Amino acid sequence: MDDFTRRTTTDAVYEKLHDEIVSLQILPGTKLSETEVARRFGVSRQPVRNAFTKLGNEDLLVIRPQKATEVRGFSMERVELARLVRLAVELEIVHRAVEVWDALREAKLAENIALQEQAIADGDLTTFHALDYDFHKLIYELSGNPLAFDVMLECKQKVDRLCLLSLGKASEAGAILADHRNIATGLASGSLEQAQGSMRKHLSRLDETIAFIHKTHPDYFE
Amino acid sequence: MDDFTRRTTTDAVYEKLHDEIVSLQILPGTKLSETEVARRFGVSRQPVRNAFTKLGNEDLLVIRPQKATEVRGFSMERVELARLVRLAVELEIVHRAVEVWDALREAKLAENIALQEQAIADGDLTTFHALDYDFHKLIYELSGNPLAFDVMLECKQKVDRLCLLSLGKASEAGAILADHRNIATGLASGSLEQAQGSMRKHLSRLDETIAFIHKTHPDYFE
DNA sequence: ATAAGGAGACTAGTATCCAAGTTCTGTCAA
DNA sequence: TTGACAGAACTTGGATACTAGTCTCCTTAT
Repeated sequence: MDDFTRRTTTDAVYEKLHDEIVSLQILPGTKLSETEVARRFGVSRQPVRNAFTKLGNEDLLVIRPQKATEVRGFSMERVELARLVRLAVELEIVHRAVEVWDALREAKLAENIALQEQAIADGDLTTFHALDYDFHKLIYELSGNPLAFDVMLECKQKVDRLCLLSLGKASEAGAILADHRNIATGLASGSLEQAQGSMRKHLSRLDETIAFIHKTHPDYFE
Repeated sequence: MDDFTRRTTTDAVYEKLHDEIVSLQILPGTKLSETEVARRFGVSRQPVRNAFTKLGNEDLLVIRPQKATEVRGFSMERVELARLVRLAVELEIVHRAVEVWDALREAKLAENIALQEQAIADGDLTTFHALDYDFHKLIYELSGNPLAFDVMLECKQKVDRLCLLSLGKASEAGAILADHRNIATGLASGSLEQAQGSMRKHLSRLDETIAFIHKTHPDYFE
C-alpha cells in the first residue's frame, strides 16, 4: 500500500536542471542539447527529454523542433505577472486570515516574530531568512489554506531567480521585520486595511531592485 | 524569421486528449494505456508518452511507473485552491482598474454591458456567455494586465470542468448581468469596496453548485 | 573580393526494442 | 468450493536507431 511513486531517472535529471537554472548556474540564453545533457548525466536521451518538456511547461526552457533548446530569458511582463499573482494571493490569504483570527493563532505568529527579533539581534541572517519563510507560510496555514502557499511560492521563485542577478542588494532585514510586525498587528487588531496595506508595502520593496536589475542587465531579458 | 513552433504529432495528441479530459468525454478514474491511445491515434507510443507527461505535469493524469495511468479525479482542495487564486487575481485586477479608471474605459465597459442586456433581451444565451467572457477579459485589458487574464482563465477552467457534471444547473443569466452592472458601477464611481464586493459575490455564486456536485458525485473525487 | 551554394555537423521528433514491475487469470491442490 | 501459486499479459521507464529540419562554415563561381 505504498502511496509514493518510485523515484525515476527523469525526476533526478529534472530536479538537477531545475536547480541549476533557478540558481542561475545556467544563465538565460544558454543552449542545452539533449544529447549533451544525457552524456553529462550518464543517461539516455529519453529521461532528458521528459525533464526538458517538464521544464518547458514551466517556461524555464524554450523548446522548438529542430532548433537548439535554450534557457528562457527573463521577461519583464512575466516577472510583473508573477508578482501580481503573488500579491493577489497574499492579500486574499490575509483577508481570510482576519476572518478566522483568534488568540491561539495570534500567539503562534507572535512566537515566530519573537524568533525573528532574536535572529536579528544575533546577526544570524540565515536563520532570519528561514523565519521569514516560516512567517509567510504560517499565515497560510493559520488561515486554513496551506495549499495556496505553494502557488505563491512558485510565483516568488520566479522573482527570486531574477533577483539573484543583483547579489549584494538584499533588502534591509530590519525593514522586513517591521513589515512583519505591522502585518501581525493588523491581523491581531482585526484591521484588514492595515494587514493588507502592510503586505502591499512589504511586497513592493522589490520594486527598485527589479527596476535596477532591468536597467543594469538588459541582456538576460528577452 | 518565423516565430511560431512547428506543429508536432505530440501536440496533436496532447490537444485531443486534453480536450477530451476537460470536457469530461473521458471521465476521472478512466485508465489510459499508452499503447492503446497510440493505436487509436495511429501514431507510435513516443508522442503519446510526451503528451502523457505533459498532461501529467498539469495534474490531469496520474502516472505511476509500471501502473496504468489514469485520469485524475477531482479534489475538493484543488478546486477550492483554483477558486481562491482566481478570486484573488480578479480582486487585485479590480484594485488596479479603479486606480486607472477613466471615462474612456468606463465607456468601453458600458458598451459591453449594453450588449449583454441586448443578448438577454433576445434570449441569446450563447452570445451572452461570450460577452460574459469578454466582460472579464476587458477589465484585465483596461487595467493594463492582459497577461493576468490567462492565469485567471486557467483557474476558471479547472472549476468549469467540475461544473460540467451538473448539466442543467447554469446560474441565472439575469443575476450574472446584475453582478456585472454592480462591478461596473463600482469601477465608475471609484468605489473599490463596491467593485470588489460585487466581484466576490459574483464568484461565490458557484458555492452551492460545487457543494451540490460534491455531494451528488462523490465518485469522480479522489 | 564577395556572394551564392552545398556539405556536414548539429538540432529535436519518432519508432522500436528491451527491462522491470504490477495485475489479472487460470490452474491445481486442499 | 475456495485459496494459493505460477505465469501470462499487461503497464510504464529507459535506450537506441533512424528521420527530418536547421545552421554554420567552407568552397566555388562570378
